[in-house]
Amino acid sequence: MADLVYRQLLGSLKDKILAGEFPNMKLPDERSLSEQYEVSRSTVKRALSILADQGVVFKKRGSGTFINPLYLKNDSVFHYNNGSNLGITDSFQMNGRKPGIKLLKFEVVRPDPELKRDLFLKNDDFVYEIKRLRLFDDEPFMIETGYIPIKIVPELSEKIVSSSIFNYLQRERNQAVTKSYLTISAEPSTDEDQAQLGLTPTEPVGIMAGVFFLDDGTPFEYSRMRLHYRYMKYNTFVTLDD
Amino acid sequence: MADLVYRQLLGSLKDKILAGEFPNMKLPDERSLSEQYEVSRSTVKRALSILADQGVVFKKRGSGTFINPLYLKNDSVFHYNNGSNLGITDSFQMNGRKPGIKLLKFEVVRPDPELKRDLFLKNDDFVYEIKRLRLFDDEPFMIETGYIPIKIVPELSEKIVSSSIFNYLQRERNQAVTKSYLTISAEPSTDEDQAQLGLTPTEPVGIMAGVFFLDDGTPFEYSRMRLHYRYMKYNTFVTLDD
DNA sequence: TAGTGGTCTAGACCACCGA
DNA sequence: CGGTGGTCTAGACCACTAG
Repeated sequence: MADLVYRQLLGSLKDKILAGEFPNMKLPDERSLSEQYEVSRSTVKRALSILADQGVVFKKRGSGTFINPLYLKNDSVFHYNNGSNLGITDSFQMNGRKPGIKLLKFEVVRPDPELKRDLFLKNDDFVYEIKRLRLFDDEPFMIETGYIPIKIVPELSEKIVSSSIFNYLQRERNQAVTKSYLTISAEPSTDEDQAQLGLTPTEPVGIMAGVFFLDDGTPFEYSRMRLHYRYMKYNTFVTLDD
Repeated sequence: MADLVYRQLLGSLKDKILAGEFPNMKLPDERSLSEQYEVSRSTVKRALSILADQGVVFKKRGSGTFINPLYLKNDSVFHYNNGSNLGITDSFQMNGRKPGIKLLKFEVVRPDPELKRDLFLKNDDFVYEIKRLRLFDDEPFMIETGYIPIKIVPELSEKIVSSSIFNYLQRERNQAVTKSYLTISAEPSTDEDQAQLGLTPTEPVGIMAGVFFLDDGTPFEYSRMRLHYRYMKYNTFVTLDD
């Protein structure tokens, strides 16, 4: 995975940037990098484009490629680890707190039409419905309801489901969950939210809902997360042209 | 801008997807598209990659390229127009509603240390503080407080500020705002939120705060937006590997 | 004008999927 | 096995920036 040429270059450049090896905030030009690393310019462009998408650098035609000074400050609660991304909880900043899971529900159900479409299911496919309360140091912060096609992981058990499913997949099947399409919103808290997450009636929940995909593109899980509002902080770098 | 080959292809494919011209949720393979559109496969890959980055499609090696069903039911309020992105309001879905602005405050103030850092200001730089209520068809949906260095647009006036600043920049100076770092969160509504946005005490606001950059990378504005919670729906497609 | 990033082509080879 | 997307190369030409 990481032996791909553009990945190596990506990593090398990121390391050098973080190590402060470009004190003038400017990277070498693409043709020089192509020579230095002995790769084609296209591959250099690929690596640089990814860095630009990540907001690490920005490119100015006719001038060069520059480091984005703002890249350093990152206080997002929802973030991504490099490489070994295992499990949703790993996508949340933990600050040394111990993540926990309390299983609320574990059933096999028939998916409704919408879910069927979202997960590309056939007529007679069934899904697990998994409802879990997630905690940091015994403090609940999220109610998560997930739907996973049984045909993808027919061996799922209460035991597996009581810890990280993503971890399990990575460990046992060497399949990583690497993509997700999420909708972020907020709502007033329901009675259940208030009870489970320790909220007052005026305190809201943040909502993140959407589909997680396996590395190969297979839609793997539809998940609906209701977060204690103080735990929902999502950072995003956006480029506003298509 | 839009006469680039990969942009045309991108637009064409997006149109066809939205028009439902791929009822089996599968696009033609890359080599076929390359022939049909008489462009190289690399260009096809480029267009498809962008679609994949946007979460419109996902690709499965060995199988094909498939349409993301969640994209078709895209009801995001915050989204981006192709090409002519002008102004924040243009980034919100309007559905034929007329956007309006009510100016609440327009001052020149001394930035606090944090703001100074976020906008890369020097010690004696001042900023405009612009507080505006934004409406759809006379219905308020967002309280926006923005901070803009006076040195960037010393000619700012109440008149300009009462409509779209981004529009003004584009029109008068041909400078586009194309990038932003935003943090998305939620909070209980304050008394002011409730009064201005017509919320009950149990209804929250969505918060989007961060920096907007000019095309050349100059940090242009720090903005804090408090949205009526029903208007905050943010779609995001994430890849969890670096 | 020289240097930079942007676009595009043509083609090679690899890795994965499903019949 | 044939078909698919993934990676990479080599090189051409364009568009913008700066001195």
